Amino acid sequence: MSLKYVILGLLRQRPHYGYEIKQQFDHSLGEIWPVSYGQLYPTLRKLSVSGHISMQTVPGKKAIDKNVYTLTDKGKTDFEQWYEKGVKKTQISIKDEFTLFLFFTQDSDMVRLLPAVRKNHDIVSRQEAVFQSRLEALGEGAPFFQRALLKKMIFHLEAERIWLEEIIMMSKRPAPQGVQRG
Amino acid sequence: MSLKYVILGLLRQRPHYGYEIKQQFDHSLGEIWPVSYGQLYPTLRKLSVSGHISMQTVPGKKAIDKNVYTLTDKGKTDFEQWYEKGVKKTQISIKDEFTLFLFFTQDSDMVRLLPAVRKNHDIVSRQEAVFQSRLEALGEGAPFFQRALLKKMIFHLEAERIWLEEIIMMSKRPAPQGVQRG
DNA sequence: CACAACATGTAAGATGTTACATGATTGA
DNA sequence: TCAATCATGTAACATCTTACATGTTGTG
Repeated sequence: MSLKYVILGLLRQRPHYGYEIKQQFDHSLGEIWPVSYGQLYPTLRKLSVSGHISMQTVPGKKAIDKNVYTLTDKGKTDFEQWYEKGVKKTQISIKDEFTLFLFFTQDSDMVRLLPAVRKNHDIVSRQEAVFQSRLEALGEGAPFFQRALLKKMIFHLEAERIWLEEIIMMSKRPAPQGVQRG
Repeated sequence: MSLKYVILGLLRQRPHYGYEIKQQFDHSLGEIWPVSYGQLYPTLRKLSVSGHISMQTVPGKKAIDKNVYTLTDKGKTDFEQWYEKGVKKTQISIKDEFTLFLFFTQDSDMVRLLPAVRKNHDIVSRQEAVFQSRLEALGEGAPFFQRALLKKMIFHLEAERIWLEEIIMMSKRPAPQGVQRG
């Protein structure tokens, strides 16, 4: 359960309320790690019960009160132990419907792939451009991780884009490596 | 639920038993889409109950009988509708503990990252080489999707490797873009 | 004799999505 | 007035992992 550490990590900076955690998320890690309220609120509850965070209710801007969560000593220790332990693994997961679709497409059927490939190519290209301009917009003083996260996204989007371009090439001619018999 | 379509798609070729489906998986899609028995068997059961597949028991090589599953008309139709509908999306997910670790690493702390970065770099490089040689080992007659899946893995592993190399570079000098004040 | 391969499965829990429910306030 | 933003949550379901349980056969 790493959502736990995401939350503890955010709360290390300062107390946050739920809605705000989601905002923070969506604007930083969120591109990479989407979180829904349906997951966030129950997790905050659990971390409260386990004593990793404590809750104070303060009036919200509108009607409903905010529940502000503060990191406790226990939470702090837990986070730091997680962080100290280090040796984290990257794992690239390429598990999507398109890949599955591709897996079940026969050579003779390759043309049917093209509309989906083109559509995905558009989406990926546009996303890549967005991240690229965000990277360029970063000042020199921008924190290391911000730059690094954007780069990571850009590199993988680029990989995906180039791959899709290759699929288009491959689907135009039957034998990918040139020379054909006959 | 796409494990459903993975199974239906495999059974289109010929009947399979559970253990065999897992084998097939591990040797093709498996690099990309790991499946555990804990997920596979219950899903086969569900698809039997819903009438997408039917089960016949045949003696196994050793002691326990095999349960061979065959695609029914319903299953076939369902798969084909899924396939016809097309417009599948790629989605790259970059949600791993290392990235989270990075997210919580301060600029001043960057050096602490290096051992993990190097370790991951080794792993990723080695994986990349394995897939590369598998790609080269493919004959010219190899099906389109096999080549494409391997390429996809290779491209993303390469993206990851280059990214890790950049992290190493970035962590050696504070300002990434050259000119420093002072 | 121990261990890998063959072959089935269950149970518990972690993780994540989607839709629903509530209700005030602000701005177009 | 209508949609968006603020702010909380629940419930149902889907997905996936891990550990356990069972038992034979072949191989070193």
